[in-house]
Amino acid sequence: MPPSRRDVTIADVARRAGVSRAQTARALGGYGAVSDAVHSRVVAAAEELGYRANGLARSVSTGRSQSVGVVIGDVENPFFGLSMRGMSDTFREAGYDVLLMNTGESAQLEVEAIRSLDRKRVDGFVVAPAIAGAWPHLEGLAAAGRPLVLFDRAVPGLDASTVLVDVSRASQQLTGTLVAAGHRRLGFVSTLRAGSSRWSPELRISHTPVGRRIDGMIAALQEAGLEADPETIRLGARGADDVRRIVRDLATRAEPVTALLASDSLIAAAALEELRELGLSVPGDISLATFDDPPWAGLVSPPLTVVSQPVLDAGIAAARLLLAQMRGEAPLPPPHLEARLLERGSIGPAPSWRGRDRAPGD
Amino acid sequence: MPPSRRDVTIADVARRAGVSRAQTARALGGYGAVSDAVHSRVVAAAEELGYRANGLARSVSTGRSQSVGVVIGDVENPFFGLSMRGMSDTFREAGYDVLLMNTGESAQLEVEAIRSLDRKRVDGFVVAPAIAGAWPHLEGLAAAGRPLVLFDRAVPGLDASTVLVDVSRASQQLTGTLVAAGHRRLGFVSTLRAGSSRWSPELRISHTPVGRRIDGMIAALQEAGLEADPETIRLGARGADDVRRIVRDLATRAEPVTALLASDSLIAAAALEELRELGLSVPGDISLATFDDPPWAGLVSPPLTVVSQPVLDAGIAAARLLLAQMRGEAPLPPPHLEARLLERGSIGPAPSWRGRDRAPGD
DNA sequence: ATGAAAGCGCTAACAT
DNA sequence: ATGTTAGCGCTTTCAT
Repeated sequence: MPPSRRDVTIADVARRAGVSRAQTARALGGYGAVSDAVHSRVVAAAEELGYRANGLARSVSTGRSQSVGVVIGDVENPFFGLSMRGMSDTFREAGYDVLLMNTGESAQLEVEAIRSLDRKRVDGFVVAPAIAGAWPHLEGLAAAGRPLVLFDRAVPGLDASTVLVDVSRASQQLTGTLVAAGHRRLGFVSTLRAGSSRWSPELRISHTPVGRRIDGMIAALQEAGLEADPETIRLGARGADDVRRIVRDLATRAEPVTALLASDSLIAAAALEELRELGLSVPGDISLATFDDPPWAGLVSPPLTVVSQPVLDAGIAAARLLLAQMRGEAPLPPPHLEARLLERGSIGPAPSWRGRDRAPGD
Repeated sequence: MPPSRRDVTIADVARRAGVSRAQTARALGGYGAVSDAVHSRVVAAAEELGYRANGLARSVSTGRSQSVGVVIGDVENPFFGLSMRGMSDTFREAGYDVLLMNTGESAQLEVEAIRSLDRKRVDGFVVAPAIAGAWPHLEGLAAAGRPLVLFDRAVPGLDASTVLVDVSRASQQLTGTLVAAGHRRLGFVSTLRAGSSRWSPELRISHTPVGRRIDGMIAALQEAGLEADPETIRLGARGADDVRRIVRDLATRAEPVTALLASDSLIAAAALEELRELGLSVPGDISLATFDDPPWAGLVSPPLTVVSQPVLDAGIAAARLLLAQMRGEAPLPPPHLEARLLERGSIGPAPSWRGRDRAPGD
């Protein structure tokens, strides 16, 4: 089968059309100047031969791959799913394809993913860094001048445009509401990997949304003259079962938390499930709120109070920022995306009768 | 800035290491035979120069891109989100990156996506065809001998391995349960595009899971001596608002349906929301069930009866089938993935007092 | 084990 | 407008 194995190349088309390879490339590639006559001859020849352009070869020549790399922690998470849609659609409209790298929030996989993308000469990167602490791989990208947009998580000291949803106000409202309702022991559950399963100030994660949420929580407590217990602020949960284990601990320890904040909707679902299994009523025995507002949040009982984020817009914004960079345009100003608190029914007054069996310290 | 703009190439490394380009390529690429001495000299030189391999150039040479294309309808849908994770992880472990194409269930975008992937010389395709009816683009791929796995939706007459979850038994159980509970008018809502918003046998979609679910429903009705009303079997819903509109129509028409089947979890969420807004109680006024079992299905009230599918496994299986094809191995047997019915609380007896204002025809 | 040289399929610079 | 000739950065014979 002679005409089967090898690809039909521009040279083949050129021969058939009776013009030079260069002219054929111009006709097919839609660049340069080419007469109508030649154009149609070439197109016809290409058609007859079943020519398929080789984008890789083109990229080697031009130095542009028309692909971007998107590195995220978990496609399964609705937060990333929805933002991926925003990015993917925006990039496609601009003529770029998306190489999706799912790291499972693993630092090592993230490093490898970026290396692989760089080898494939993607024209730009969108990265939601999994790790909080050290980012030589990202600094390397920036230093090499590669277009880079940070998504959902900032990297301090790195000069890269970043798309962040501003949750400070909503977050503060949320904790304010909780404190006003009498809650004194708040729990927080997140998947963020920061080297420890318990929060502490030394982790220096204030630049991440998760960190900010925690800071907001602590601040609200302090305003009320209260102190946060790091033991109840949990990081690095892996998967639903781990979340449930953590929730169980927080809700049944000697001094159980009276309110629980889930850092994303997957966590909230697992938490709700575990609380049910423990026989705890929400918000009677324990209050629950979550960041992110999936379609089902209002449908569970009780309907979940959430901090709703413009996730789709965030994805679109990230793509736009990167496109501007890749085009060498002036860096777009980071969008202002603000989260808002949606009070539904999962927050109630703190149960005063629980964990009151010891003398208050102050 | 002389050393800045142009990439460091193998030639540069070769010069520095004092060996030929060929040998350098071998040392760096890990193929061929190369002495330890040369190897370390080359690696050192590469390190010093900050050499980054150019995967595109390599691909042009080898004819393999180490990338696969995945074409799906909607990343936002948890079904695809979870299966994407399975695919993505499996491909990564095998050394392949994933180009993700989100078509928004548009036929045209699907065709373009596949063309774009083919230009980029992906080594294989996983496609969840958006359209039901004609597949020249897929037949073209198969005819050209390109590795192809169909995901979640089959294409009749196409010789390509296909990953399908077998829902027949669960589906039959489901409709059996409904009929036994006295339901006579069943509604079905799906996003499948088949050229019409109402189902009819001429659509010939029995090869798709959606089609099979519908067929199962009709069969169960027939067994009970009943006939399905095509007016209540809706296809091509676009987005939550459209779903709600359809649900409203089905639930409030002259002869309202007494049970509703949602073809995925996103549809179920929108339906539940609409039913609530209509003031209809589930399952008191209307029963509801859905395909797919997202983490929240058991948490809404009432807990949703679902047909649960092994989605992650389906993704993994698709990747494995494609890997085997790409390696030129014997085609793997398609996996047997079976859905199961999880009865929770959203199905109840048909309300006998509604829509009974006319004389029964038989 | 190593090197010279040809080749992958395309674009780009320079002619004419 | 068209053709010629060099590239792009890598792999792959084929010698030695």
